[in-house]
Amino acid sequence: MAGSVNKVILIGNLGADPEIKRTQDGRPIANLRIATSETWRDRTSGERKEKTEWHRVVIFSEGLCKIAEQYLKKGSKVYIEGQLQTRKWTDQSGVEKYSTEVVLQNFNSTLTMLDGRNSGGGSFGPDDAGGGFGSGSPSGSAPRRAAAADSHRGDMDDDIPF
Amino acid sequence: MAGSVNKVILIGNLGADPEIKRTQDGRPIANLRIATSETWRDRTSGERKEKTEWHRVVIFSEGLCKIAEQYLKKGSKVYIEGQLQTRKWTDQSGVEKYSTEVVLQNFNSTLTMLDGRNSGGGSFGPDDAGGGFGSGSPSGSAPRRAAAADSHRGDMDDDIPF
Amino acid sequence: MAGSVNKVILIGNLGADPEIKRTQDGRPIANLRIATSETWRDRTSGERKEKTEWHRVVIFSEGLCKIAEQYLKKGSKVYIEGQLQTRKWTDQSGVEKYSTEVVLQNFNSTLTMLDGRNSGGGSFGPDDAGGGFGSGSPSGSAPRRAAAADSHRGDMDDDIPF
Amino acid sequence: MAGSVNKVILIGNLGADPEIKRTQDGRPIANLRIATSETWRDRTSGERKEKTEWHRVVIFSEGLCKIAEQYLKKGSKVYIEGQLQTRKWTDQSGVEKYSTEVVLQNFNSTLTMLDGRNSGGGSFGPDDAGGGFGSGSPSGSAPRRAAAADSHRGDMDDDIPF
DNA sequence: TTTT
DNA sequence: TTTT
Repeated sequence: MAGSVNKVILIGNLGADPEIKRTQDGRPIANLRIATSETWRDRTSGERKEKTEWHRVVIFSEGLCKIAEQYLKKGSKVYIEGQLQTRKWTDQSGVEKYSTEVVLQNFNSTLTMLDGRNSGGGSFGPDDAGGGFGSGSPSGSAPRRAAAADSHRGDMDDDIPF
Repeated sequence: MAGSVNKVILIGNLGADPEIKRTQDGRPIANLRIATSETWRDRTSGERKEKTEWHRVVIFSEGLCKIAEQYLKKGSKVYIEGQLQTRKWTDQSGVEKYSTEVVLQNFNSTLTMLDGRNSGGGSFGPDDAGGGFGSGSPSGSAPRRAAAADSHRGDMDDDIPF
Repeated sequence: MAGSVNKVILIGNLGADPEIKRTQDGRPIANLRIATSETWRDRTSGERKEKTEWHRVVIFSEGLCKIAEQYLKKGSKVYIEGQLQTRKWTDQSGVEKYSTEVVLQNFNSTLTMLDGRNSGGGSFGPDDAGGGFGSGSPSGSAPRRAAAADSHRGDMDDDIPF
Repeated sequence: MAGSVNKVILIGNLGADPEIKRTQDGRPIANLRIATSETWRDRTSGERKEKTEWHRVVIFSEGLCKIAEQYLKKGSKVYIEGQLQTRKWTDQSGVEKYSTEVVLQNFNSTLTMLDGRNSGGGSFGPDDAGGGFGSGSPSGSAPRRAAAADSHRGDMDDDIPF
């Protein structure tokens, strides 16, 4: 549709190390599990409450996959900007299932590390290569960004088993 | 968790009129189906492509429910700001299902009409009453906003059948 | 600094037609004036109040400049996503002035028309060419997006007179 | 204007301790200086470049002021969500000046600490009181949020000297 | 399964 | 199921 926006912004921690897979033609896909949570004090009991929400984040950008692989691990705090996408799949017993994921793929996706632990964090767009912070190309670098720009974009509907 | 953010921003059109339900104790819940879509031209074929994504939006705020009921209908264009939430439920055959929804409930939720059709659009926070644009209290109105501030907040985990 | 985010999201109307200028080496720059406003009812007087805020939006992306030139005009409603930037300049009398602008330049910038008036709106990233909606390349189009990717990025600090 | 959005999202570090002032009638106002920066590698020279942007953040919410006062200091990393506002003022020599600030005031404002240093960070809406994390009321707490909800909203245009 |  |  013309004139629409689909944006998700999360700041949370990884519940596990990133899981990197490859499609048959070699493109990487990174899967992250990110927790966000809210805490509040119950009105009546006065108890401290907490509710954690788990998010499935899928990275289709080759550059961001490299960065996820190299710098993120269980516990890492990240800022991510992506879009909502729901996939339909059929499980072993033939039951139709839906999975809603936060996808980092297009030019408006961002992955930013908020930890000081791994060389201090950095901010990346979808096509940044992850050759270390020395040669890597954080957010704003034109040439690297332009390099391959979501070259998998046309495969968005591929039936990728993950 | 401390220091986390869970935010969804959508601009899209309603695929159907809002569906308003009530909990047993009378609190309203509005369900919206919102479509966002992207269009692009295929690299190789040159064809124009379009992909539409459907989002389930659930409004727990009484004020925003009223506004949805009064002003939104099939085709309405809206800006919404809410948060991601995944519910688990069991269908008739006993199969566990998950549904990920964009929830408008807390103080950071917003619903803004982008259509000129219904009195020109307006922007609302979660506790705005919907007594028409004349008496309604668009975004920024302190007193109305403070009135009932998500009084259902503590019921967030209720098992609401919708 | 590593790990930072600088993002502005506006939905508003143009107060005037876009003003397009060119740098000496021919790169286009579009300037937009966008109004956002809030309305509320005064707590005590019950009066309806409105406050309008005017924003200076500057587009350095060649593709988005074309789109602004072709499709936007006074009154157009737009969604824009850019970043805050403050420029220092000296006026004729030698007084130092500062101007804070919302800049659309890098890969995370977006311009989306929310009007039905001009062929119905569309969503664009920074490198979309504006050859009409037929040949234009809305948000998500990989090849066009990759084309020139902010080729002016290195000139960010140029002393552009506008 | 109906149907508008004015939102700024920043993640950055404080360049100095928060500066807390009070209006004549005792309301607190906190001023923060927040730096965001981008780094990139120059296309031609291959040099590593960095550009830092400084933002003026003004907090009108009493609860968020307390939190800023108690938990933020020079170097703190924060996530903030507010809105753009430009003030006009006249300096000592009678010259008209403009200052654009990110204002945290209304129900859609958020302040989240992203440091582990000060008791681990937390997320707050505009009306959270800052009586320590034990009694404080992080994002989502209905009763505290409802307490005074931007009771200074009507004074938005006060001529506050800061 | 994270984090505080 | 929307919208263009």
